[in-house]
Amino acid sequence: MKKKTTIYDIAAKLNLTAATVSRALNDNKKISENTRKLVKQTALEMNYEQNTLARALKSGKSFNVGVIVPRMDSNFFASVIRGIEEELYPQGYHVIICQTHDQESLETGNINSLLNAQVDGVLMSISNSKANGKVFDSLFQKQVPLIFFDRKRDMEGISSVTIDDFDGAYTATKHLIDQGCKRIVHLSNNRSLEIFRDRYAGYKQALLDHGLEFDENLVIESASKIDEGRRITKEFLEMEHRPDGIFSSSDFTALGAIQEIKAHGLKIPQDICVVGFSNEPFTRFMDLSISSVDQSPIEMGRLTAQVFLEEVNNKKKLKTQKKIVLKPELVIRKSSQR
Amino acid sequence: MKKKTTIYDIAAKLNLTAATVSRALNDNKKISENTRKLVKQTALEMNYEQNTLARALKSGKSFNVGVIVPRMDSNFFASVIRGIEEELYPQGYHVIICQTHDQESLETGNINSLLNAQVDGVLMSISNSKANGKVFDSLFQKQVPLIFFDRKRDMEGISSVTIDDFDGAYTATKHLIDQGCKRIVHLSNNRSLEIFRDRYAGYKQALLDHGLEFDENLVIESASKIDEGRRITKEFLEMEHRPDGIFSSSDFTALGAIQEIKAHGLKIPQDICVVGFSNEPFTRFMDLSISSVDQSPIEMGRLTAQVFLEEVNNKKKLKTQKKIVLKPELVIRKSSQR
DNA sequence: TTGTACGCGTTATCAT
DNA sequence: ATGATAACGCGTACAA
Repeated sequence: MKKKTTIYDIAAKLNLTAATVSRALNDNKKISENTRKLVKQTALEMNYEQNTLARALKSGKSFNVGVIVPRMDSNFFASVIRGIEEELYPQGYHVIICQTHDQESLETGNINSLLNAQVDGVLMSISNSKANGKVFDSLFQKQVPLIFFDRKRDMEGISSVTIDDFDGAYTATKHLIDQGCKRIVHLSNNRSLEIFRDRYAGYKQALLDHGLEFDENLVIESASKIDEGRRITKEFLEMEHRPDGIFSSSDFTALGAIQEIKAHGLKIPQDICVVGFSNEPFTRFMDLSISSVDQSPIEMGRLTAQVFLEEVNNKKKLKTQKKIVLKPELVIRKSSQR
Repeated sequence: MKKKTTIYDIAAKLNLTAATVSRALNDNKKISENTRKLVKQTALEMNYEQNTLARALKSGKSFNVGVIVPRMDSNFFASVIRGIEEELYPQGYHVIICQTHDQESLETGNINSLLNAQVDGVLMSISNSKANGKVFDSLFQKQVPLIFFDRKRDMEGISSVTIDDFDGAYTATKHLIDQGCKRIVHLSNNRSLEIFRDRYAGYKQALLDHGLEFDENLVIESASKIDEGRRITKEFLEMEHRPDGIFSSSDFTALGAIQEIKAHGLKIPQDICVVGFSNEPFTRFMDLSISSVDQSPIEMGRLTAQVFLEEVNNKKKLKTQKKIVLKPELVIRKSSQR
């Protein structure tokens, strides 16, 4: 049982030709019912398994797709990937996961790497839109479908699956206003990314729509890290007019903010209300559970995969660019419920 | 720029033969320095890129390795994978990640899937050792290197990278004893897995070595989930002699235990000390930070990858089975420091 | 040092 | 309905 059995082996055994066997196995119409059954039967007996590599070489399809995320040890991305897998595995695809760790060089490197592995498509969440578009050109030229999820860049002809970040931010901010907050800080993030620009815009609009003053000084940008949340919060807690609400575009900075607020001896939600973004699991199981905006990541993954499948199966037709936008859901917990 | 350029194209352009081009590109010794440079130069100009699939078909190597984990949205596994990637990417390998979600059927399915994708090796952390070994047989027959990390099964000739779970458990339990705990509960997990058997054994030995009674009733087995931790803890909090220490083989059950203890109005660490296992990030950033045993996951990943590389490069020689055991480190935090 | 010729396992295009 | 043959792109033993 050392060598794998090929279609030649089974052809020899049946006094047939490899071509016939191939056809029978692939349910070609022009093959007799008899031989089809016979072939499939003996294929089973001989433990035949299709050589993916050979098929790939012949067809130009590798049945691998690349997924690029900033990192995968966040529940959000891990869940998106899970959704993608659920949709793709049954179709015989495999998923190659790459992480960029928010480094532009890795982003470029990963795409080239995947291209080199001859993936049939790339599903990605970009880390940085300042990156020049050259990398995407190579995907374009090779006709490799590219689909963005969550963190996209607006590109002609490229599909994407995102959530309505504006709406999520607007709802969260309005919720804070409803709780009586008058001076609401926004912990933002790299606004070269659409999602953070949109959350910023939603926050701003909610303030304006409800007669609150918008103050640029109450918006602070940082990385999505606990420590950053602490550092920033420390600053504005020492302001003259102390804020009484925080809308953070990240659960991690929200957590940092909460820690710092407590360290200052202030009460949540009595003194300050806090809402985060992403609905990471820990927001639920903290003693002081954290309100957050859920992004239905599994659904997002599934949809992304579906869009990919459509594109890859329609290659002949015109590329139908699709922009799917999901509706986020605010989950209200202790950190903002007075 | 539609078709990819092949070695034939560049051979034609230079009035050479594809074979020569192939050799030049692969730095074959028996090629003149001139043509080597010339070939490489024009290859660059013509945007040549090697067809991985063809090379794979010819050489039998796909330069893909499969990594199978129970789940990847735990920091531990995500970090191990990161370590693996750091080691493997520079060598031109890609990583295909599969999750079993602790389901045996998925474990089998994933292996077959990976085999079908013709991976050059499988690095895995098993979810369940009751599974029959048939799946592994197919790996064996196909000479595909298999390496276990963290959750292994003892198999002849198979290498593994693990931590010394006995030691970790022993140290953690001794720490609890040092804090004055007299009646220590062990929240265990599926003991068909070595790691949980070893942690159990380490706990037991620590008790015996320090003159404490070992009571089987204080050991409870459950899944690594917060809710399970709560449920179990509720039970023993109502015991006659209430325990005053908990050593949990999972950070998640430890967290559940802590929640339940607080719900009962008891104080940590005054009334009960708690130590978890894995050093998940949340153990550090909880208000009541949780003591835990660190498993240096990135290091574990790197070592696993290294062992794989050794095996795959030594195929001719005898398989040198390697069992690497890392030393865990107890991180003491508020939940157990009196 | 370079060319020739073949095989890797499939599938597609001719025939028959 | 089935067979013969070529082709996918690369690497390599053998020849020259």
